[in-house]
Amino acid sequence: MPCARLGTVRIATWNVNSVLARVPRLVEWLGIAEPDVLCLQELKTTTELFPHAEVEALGYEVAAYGTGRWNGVAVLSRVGLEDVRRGLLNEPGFQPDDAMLEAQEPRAVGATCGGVRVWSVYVPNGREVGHAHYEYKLAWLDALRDTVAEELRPDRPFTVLGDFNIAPTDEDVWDIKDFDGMTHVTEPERAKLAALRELGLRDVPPRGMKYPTNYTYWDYRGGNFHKNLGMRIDLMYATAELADNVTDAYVDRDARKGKLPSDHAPVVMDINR
DNA sequence: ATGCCGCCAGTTTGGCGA
Repeated sequence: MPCARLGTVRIATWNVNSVLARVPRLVEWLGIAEPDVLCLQELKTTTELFPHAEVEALGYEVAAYGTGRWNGVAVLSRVGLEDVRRGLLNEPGFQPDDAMLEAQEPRAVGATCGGVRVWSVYVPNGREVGHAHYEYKLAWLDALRDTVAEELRPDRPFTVLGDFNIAPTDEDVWDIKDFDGMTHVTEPERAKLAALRELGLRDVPPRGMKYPTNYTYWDYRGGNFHKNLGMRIDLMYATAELADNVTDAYVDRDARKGKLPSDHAPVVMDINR
């Protein structure tokens, strides 16, 4: 299908920190922002228990992929949803200390929406530098790179959005001195983002709304949101054709306010097509 | 006031998030 309609397409990403806990806010936000495509992360529920009815009532088709707990991703689209692909090429799993077998986790789902190939990704956290989860994070990002390389076609706009759990630069955290020896800011993690750019993707940086910063995540603890102690870790990577036609990109920090928010804000880009 | 952690599975407390 070519583009479903001419004009602007709005594509967004949001780590909702439990889609079931966030149903009222998700429905509210879809009505306010009216994205054509929304990538979700951290569903914390299963594919079957995703709130399909509530979202479909607003005109969205859903490709959900989750097994519960600390994973789960989805693509919502009101401009068509085709060729759904769950998981990455040669995707590694994670082996907890108390488990015998490594288990693959639902952290990536792709679909074609109105002629744009869209992936929603939830990159592993990493926990601590040197931890097995950190090595898993780096290996998972290699699989993401390989999947992107396989999927890129000259004639197809492509974008991957989600919670990358990496701050691209020192400016993307409130104070780099507080991150000495921590995950999310290390050179090996940032090199994996560079590998995506080397494939031809570009970071589409959003504008902030209240402050010069464009953070997308603020820890629930310590009043971090109110002090603007945040991080930009939810990223939008797009092919040059798309990135060149972005008319606006922003962090909807209003969605981080109020009762029972996610700890992440939605990130939005408008693309002229 | 945006207003000081929340979610899930289940040892209804503890692990995880980042």
